[in-house]
Amino acid sequence: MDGDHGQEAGGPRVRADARRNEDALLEAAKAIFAASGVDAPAREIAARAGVGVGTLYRRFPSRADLVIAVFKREVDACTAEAVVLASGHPPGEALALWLRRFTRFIAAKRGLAQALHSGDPAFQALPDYFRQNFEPALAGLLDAAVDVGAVRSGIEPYELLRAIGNLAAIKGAEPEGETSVMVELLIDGLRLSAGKVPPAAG
Amino acid sequence: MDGDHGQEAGGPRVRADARRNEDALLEAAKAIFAASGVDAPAREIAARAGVGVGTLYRRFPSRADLVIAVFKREVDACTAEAVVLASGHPPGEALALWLRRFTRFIAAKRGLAQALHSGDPAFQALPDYFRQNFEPALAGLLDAAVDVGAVRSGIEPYELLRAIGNLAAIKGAEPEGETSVMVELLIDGLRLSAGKVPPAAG
DNA sequence: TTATATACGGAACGTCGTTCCGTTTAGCAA
DNA sequence: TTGCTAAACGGAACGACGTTCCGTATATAA
Repeated sequence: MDGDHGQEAGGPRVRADARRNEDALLEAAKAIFAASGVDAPAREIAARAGVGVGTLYRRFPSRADLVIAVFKREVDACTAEAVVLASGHPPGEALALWLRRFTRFIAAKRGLAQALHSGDPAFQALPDYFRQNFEPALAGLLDAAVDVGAVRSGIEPYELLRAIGNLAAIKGAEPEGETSVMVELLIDGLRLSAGKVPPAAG
Repeated sequence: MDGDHGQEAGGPRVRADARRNEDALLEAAKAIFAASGVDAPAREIAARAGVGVGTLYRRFPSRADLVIAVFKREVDACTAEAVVLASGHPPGEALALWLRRFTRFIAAKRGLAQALHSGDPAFQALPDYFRQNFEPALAGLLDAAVDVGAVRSGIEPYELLRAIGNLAAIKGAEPEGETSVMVELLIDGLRLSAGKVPPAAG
């Protein structure tokens, strides 16, 4: 998705331990950002990753670098799952499963919202990255589900993304509580099963 | 405006040096907030005020306490000036002078905007304080100017406040530059002098 | 003037971001 | 396997900062 990460082309350009550590750093940062926000101490992230702070700063010179890398990595993981789900479930089910997965993605991003709106120009590209990856991913699932008659047509992928985003981002609501109930309502509302008709036709 | 500050009623309740220091602290914080934002180091503020950090923390235990106190103090100073100007100038002139004064107030508050929108509940009362003080102050000047025919009628004080606020708060614009030019246009637009007619009638 | 509550100042402590460099090690070649 | 070298590591060290604490100074009342 990005350029090469120094693995496939030619001889080993990046040492294996370096890549392992980068991975551990991103994993640790993801967990700690979710738990304590994006301002969590650098030492804490390095410790959880099992590396020294020097390694953290060498790989991610600024806090924004790390935040952006974590964000993109999770976006990529979430969109990749759309493909997996689509190939292992009926379209309607795949769509529902992925929307729940997306809900978890949003719920884990609470700490990020503040950084996004902080005015730091380093984060300007993130909303675009968000949309350019999620919109096609959802569109694929949605189209497939519409094709087999599992959900109604006429839903704009981006509007659905925003709707769930707004539901899941409600401050103070815990991920497993009311939020997911609301999202389930939304998912149910998409369905076009026997015995259900669009509200307008009632 | 607040409760008593321990001066007028009964015997001296607060030591004179304490009040002097509080004043110096607020004055120093005002200058440093304007220059470096509301996250400026506590030591720097204390040093400029000529007191120790202990004194700063005794008087303003949290950063929000200091920010709020500075904000209210400046609001009070700006509204008080409305009265002074009204009693020393013709109504139309008093209005123009005060609007320029208000523009300077807003321009000095750039650092505050971020704190205001930080979600800290300590700042929730500030927008109300802003409006409840500025709106009557401007309304008085405006009414007087309308009465003598210096400016057109039908202007809502709060909308004018917001208009200037939006002009003066444009990021990157220096207080003495384009911003004041735009505000002057606005002030001119208010005037109802011979030879000018409202745009709609042209 | 003296007593005392009040307020002051700044050293001290812990946390954090960031840098720097001596040490370790992955990858390659012989 | 062994040695070599460049890459990468790790964590001590430094400075800035928030915050606390208490010995000292002083404003005020008697």
